[in-house]
Amino acid sequence: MRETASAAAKPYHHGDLSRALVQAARRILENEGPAALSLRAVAREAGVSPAAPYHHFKDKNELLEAVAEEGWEQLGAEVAKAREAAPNQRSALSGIGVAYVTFARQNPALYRVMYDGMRDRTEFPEHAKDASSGWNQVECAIIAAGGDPDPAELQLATIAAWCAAHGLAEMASFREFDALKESLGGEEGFIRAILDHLGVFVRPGRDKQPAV
Amino acid sequence: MRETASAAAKPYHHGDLSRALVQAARRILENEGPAALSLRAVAREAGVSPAAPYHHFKDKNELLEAVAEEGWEQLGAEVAKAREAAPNQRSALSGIGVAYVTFARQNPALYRVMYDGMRDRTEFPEHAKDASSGWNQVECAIIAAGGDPDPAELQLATIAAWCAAHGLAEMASFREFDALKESLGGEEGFIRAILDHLGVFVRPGRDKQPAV
DNA sequence: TGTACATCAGTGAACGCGCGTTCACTGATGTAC
DNA sequence: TGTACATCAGTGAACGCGCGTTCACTGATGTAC
Repeated sequence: MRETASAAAKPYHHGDLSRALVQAARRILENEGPAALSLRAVAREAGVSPAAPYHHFKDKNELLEAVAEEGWEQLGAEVAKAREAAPNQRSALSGIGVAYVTFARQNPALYRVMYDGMRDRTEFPEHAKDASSGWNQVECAIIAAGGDPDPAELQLATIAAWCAAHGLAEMASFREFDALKESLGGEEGFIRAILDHLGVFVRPGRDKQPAV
Repeated sequence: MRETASAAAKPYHHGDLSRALVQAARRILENEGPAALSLRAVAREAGVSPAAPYHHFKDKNELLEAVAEEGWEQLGAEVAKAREAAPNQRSALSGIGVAYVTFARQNPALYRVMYDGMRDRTEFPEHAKDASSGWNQVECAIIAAGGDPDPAELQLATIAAWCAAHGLAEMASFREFDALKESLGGEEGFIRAILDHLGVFVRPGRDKQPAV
């Protein structure tokens, strides 16, 4: 029951409390879920008094936003990794979709905080405009896949892809689908099959044929 | 500042408090949003003491479930209406999709309560198994559209359709899409375009062609 | 038809709780001279 | 190199709040005889 060495050596000033708070928040999310994520709990988890966070964040909401933003950054990084790993530009979109849904499935509580932040807004969050954002990368991948869409088509295709991935991220957890997953070669096969079915990822250019 | 006639005539026993509480909850959701939905607030809104709900619901969660269930029933009814209004079975799926997303867009706080209830579960809720449930109706519509899918294909197509609709329901609120909506003939045109792009609703049988 | 009594569906006061936030404070750090 | 002092980043106690839930109660209702 002794203190750990690091706790014993704990200095009065933390040094990087801002970052530590975000990490503490993520630990709570992972271990106890979104309902347990109070400012006080985060301070407790970080080993600091309940007032300390106020030197780094205006209020609870600002801390939550920082947590969400880190989540979006990480998602963007996962998407980038998937893009780079894709054997060709046509399959890049498919890989992005799988990476997106996999991230959401592996960090369900964090994903919920990320999306709760969006549900309260009518404006797209700032980070979505970064070049490294998931949103931007989907747009780039659609362009690279060669559909040569005009701006409206591009936006529509991006929204559609995003809807498919987000919808699946929130639907993939049900046990009723276990047998189907099994038959499709596991979680990833399942994700891929649904996204393929929804078409956006594998056939980005299909709307370019003249209608009728 | 007098009491209304109905309040003056208010009897000691309510008569149908169970239903009244659910309606009160929905009023709160509509006017103040999901964050304001406490048991006490519901009792207050229904004009009853904070202890009264406990004669009808085991705890807060049971009341919330009742609210969500009413939402799912109403969604099922909207979907049924859309199915009946469809000129033919091929377009029925398209109509269902629009009805689903429109319902979610018109009852955003209720939709959130409905889905929050699902996010906490790994089993599909009971009501989804009812014949009148939205889920079941999507399955029926896919079958009726003539794809003649085997059970696995049917489940996959239903999940895909559901993901598309749910994803869009949560994405359609951003102002950044206003210009695109305008160009597509308003909210409904936008919904239809995204769902069309995702393919499930307009071309349910497309996977039946032999591959390669 | 009347009456005794069980049951049902309310009341309102109280419980403890954890929360977000504020406050006066203090220890540590950095900088000007 | 030392020293005075401003600033930064913590502490811990306290604030009021609304919450979910429980409790002993009481008024209204329904039923057996």
